[in-house]
Amino acid sequence: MPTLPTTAATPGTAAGGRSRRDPERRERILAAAAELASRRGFHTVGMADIGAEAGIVGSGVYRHFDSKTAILVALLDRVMARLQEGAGAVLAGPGDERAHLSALVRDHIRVAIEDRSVLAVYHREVHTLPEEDRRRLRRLQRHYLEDWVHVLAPLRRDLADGELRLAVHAAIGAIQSTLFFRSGLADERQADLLDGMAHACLGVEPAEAASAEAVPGTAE
Amino acid sequence: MPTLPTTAATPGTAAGGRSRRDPERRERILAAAAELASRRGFHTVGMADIGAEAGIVGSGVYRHFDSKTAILVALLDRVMARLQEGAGAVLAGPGDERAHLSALVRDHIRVAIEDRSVLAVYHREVHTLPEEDRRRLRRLQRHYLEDWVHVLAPLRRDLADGELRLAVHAAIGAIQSTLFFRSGLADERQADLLDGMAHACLGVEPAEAASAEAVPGTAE
DNA sequence: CCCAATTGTGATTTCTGGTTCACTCGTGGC
DNA sequence: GCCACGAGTGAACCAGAAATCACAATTGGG
Repeated sequence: MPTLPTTAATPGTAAGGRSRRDPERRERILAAAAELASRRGFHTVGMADIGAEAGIVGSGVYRHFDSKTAILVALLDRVMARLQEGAGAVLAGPGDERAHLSALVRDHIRVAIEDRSVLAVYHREVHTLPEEDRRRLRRLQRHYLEDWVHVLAPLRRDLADGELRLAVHAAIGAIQSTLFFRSGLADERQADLLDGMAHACLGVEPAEAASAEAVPGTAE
Repeated sequence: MPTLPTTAATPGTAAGGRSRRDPERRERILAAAAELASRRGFHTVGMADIGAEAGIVGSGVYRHFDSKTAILVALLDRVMARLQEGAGAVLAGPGDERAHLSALVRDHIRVAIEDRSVLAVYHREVHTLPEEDRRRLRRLQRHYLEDWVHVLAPLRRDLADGELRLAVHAAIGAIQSTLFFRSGLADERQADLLDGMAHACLGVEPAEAASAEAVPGTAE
């Protein structure tokens, strides 16, 4: 694999060709991998398992992905992309820092709830990736975090740089705690509570929810 | 550690025999495994790596542990034990709920900082364990959490049961966020900040630190 | 000082699981 | 309807790593 523009390592989806049989097999595989990996850990699930969950046999997965880790990479790339898209949209939108920060929190919570399993896998498996992919993802992650820090800084002039970072990590840690256990709570209630606690970590009062409009793509 | 029903699967350290050569080889192995696993993930480190880091060859590790997963289990058992010992000591001590809760927070932070790598490994690898061990550890974890909930409940009458649990998880999540990145902060400062944020998640003002006396074993 | 039990070593074995391959099946375009 | 290519299958392959084993080295005790 020469230049490798990062994500293009997928044989099947290459050209705009006629997709046949189950046209969303690829998605199924990703979903299967995410679900299984979040439950039993990525390395403990075999290609056979993933295939089975996606409705085909183990070796059939190679029609869609070059390798097992390619699946993982695709998965993690996707969540990371979703997170930073969200952040980008928030920061591009209107509002002051308070509003932006609250929107960032809301969006992260949304991802944590909607893409629960994938985010969980991300959190547990980034550091098992091969050097190159790990670096790339970590860089994106750092950028994402920087967005938070950048918005938080003017609101917490009392905190030094490292302290801001710690606060952001803690807030996200609080949010993501929900990835690792099942509260029986309704999504709405859960989101509200997490929102409150994340803000509490950041030491910032939540801005009045600019709600859906601030975060494009929430239309359901 | 008296009877030790679960962990007793260790050939070497069995009888009160004369331990030879390096008498703390076993400890070295555990430390090595914890460090390596926390950095690269448990399944990506080989017995050879662990052995090397502990000063012997890969196969030599089997003199001290029956299997690779036995190492992991020993590791995780140990952290869990340490956590619940701490909690036990706190709850047995004097003070009202506020004091107890704050002491629980403090103790967890202490473990997170002192046993950083092992706790990180716990968080990432519990669910990869074989059924039996996983169940056992999860049960202990549940008990530990129950201690927190039990103390928090009277302080947050406004929260239902599931909500209390969520809050506790979030608080611990905030604390443990420190396991996964390097803030350059001094331990003291870091601990104080985490303390504040954990309390913020719980929605409880930190009790005036009963400090070292409340948590035996802090004497350094 | 030699014995015996234990710890460490290097080579060997075993086995799991990812990957490859030759082949079949289904489908969309001509 | 035929053809070509993408998708799926099952068997075989293979690497890498965990586990085993026979042997050497170390050390405390009689």
